[in-house]
Amino acid sequence: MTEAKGVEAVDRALQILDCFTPGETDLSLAELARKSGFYKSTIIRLAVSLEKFGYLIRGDSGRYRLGPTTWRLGAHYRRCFDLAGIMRPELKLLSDATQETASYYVREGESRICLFRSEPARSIRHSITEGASMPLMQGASGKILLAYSGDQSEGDSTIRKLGFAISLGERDAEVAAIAMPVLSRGGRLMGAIAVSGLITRFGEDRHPELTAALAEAQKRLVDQITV
Amino acid sequence: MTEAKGVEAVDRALQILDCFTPGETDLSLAELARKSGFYKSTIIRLAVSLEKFGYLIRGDSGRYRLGPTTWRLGAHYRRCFDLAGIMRPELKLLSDATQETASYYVREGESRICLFRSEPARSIRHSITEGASMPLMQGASGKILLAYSGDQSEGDSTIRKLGFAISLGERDAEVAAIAMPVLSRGGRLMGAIAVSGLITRFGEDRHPELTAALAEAQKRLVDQITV
DNA sequence: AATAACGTTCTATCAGACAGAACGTTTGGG
DNA sequence: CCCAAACGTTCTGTCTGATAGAACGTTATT
Repeated sequence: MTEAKGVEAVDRALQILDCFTPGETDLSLAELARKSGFYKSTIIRLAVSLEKFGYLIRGDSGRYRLGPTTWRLGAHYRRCFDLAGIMRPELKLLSDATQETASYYVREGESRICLFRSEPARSIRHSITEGASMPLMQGASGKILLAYSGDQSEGDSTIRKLGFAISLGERDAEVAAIAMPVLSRGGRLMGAIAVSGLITRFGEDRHPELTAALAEAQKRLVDQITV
Repeated sequence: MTEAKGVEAVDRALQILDCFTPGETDLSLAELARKSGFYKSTIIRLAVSLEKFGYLIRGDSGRYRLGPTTWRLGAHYRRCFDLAGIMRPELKLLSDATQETASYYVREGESRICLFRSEPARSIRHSITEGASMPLMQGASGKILLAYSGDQSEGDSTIRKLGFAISLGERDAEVAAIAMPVLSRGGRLMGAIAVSGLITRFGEDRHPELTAALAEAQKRLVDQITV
């Protein structure tokens, strides 16, 4: 089976970016031509696109250097890694502490996506698939994502006041959940953490314990997430 | 005058990367199609190129996320900025201390490029253009770049032993220079710093003062450069 | 002053990119 | 369990765009 073909012009453009090896702050057109093997006229056209999107900057002297978009994308990439590296251990702790499933959601339009989850060792537990998409309108984390997303409805102000949301059998009759928001230092909503499990284990008598564990995890996350 | 045209396919590819906004760790093909407005078949081909060069990674679930090359380029970009932010003040200090021109060079094949320089206030001074390319074989900084680049020649071991190099009227009959290497913490050559000026001001009696000032700048640079 | 190297502009040719259809697979709802 | 919707994959005709490379103007070097 032949390997799927990319787009030659894109290959070329990215090869131009690859010419910037460690130790080189900037490169002239001629240097790029030597390193990449492309014609100068080809490079100039490709460079127009790369400049337009901020991947390259052309100085007064005509020399090219990497532009700020490379930093922005790199920071974004790193942030995704950091989130996983931070979130997974925290969800593990939360799951261990409560003996329930701990999970993290982000809003995607009118859905919520489970990015990470840690399930407890016990046999009867709420199984969730990472990457799974669920309705925003159902579930405790959905309520949190709605309440803190800027949508202004009366019910949401109650949730903001409480600082957490509860759902009992909304999406699945046997599942209950409690969720809290994860905010960046600037107060912007990043996602929601939740504990969930068999509804019979989520009686009111157990709420304080669960909300306390969530609050602790929430606090630790805020401390670790640098945005 | 019409604006220079880039390459449409490259524009598209970079627009796909732009779809990864803060808060989104990964995106499905359909999500990319919605966000970018491109057809899925178009995206798939463009994504093959982006994956090939490490700008995107496609997970088992088919979702795309930013790849490690974004980090590598971003780190490279940042490093260039850091270097300017660190180097310029240091060259200024060095120039003020010695009342001579202070400059920083990197090796580019068989040339050396002056990346940064600071000229003293005095009227008679060695003028250098940032970005200027000069022969590697001439000048004190050229000797340093050769000696520390891994080229193994006998003369170079003398320079390594001394830790500095001197040139008297090699490239310009009226100009003398003294240079030292700038090494990363790992010992890798990053470039050379030099002071240069009118040859009559570079008598042997003045060498200790100049080499001391260079050594101080070198030391401060090592402290600040984190590689 | 002459030459070399660089950056810029132009364009004929043809190969490649795209739009969009068709299809198979997966997911979600009744 | 079945059906519909959404997703991802593959294919291809058309036409447009990208490239190679020449030509030219500018700058730098000798």
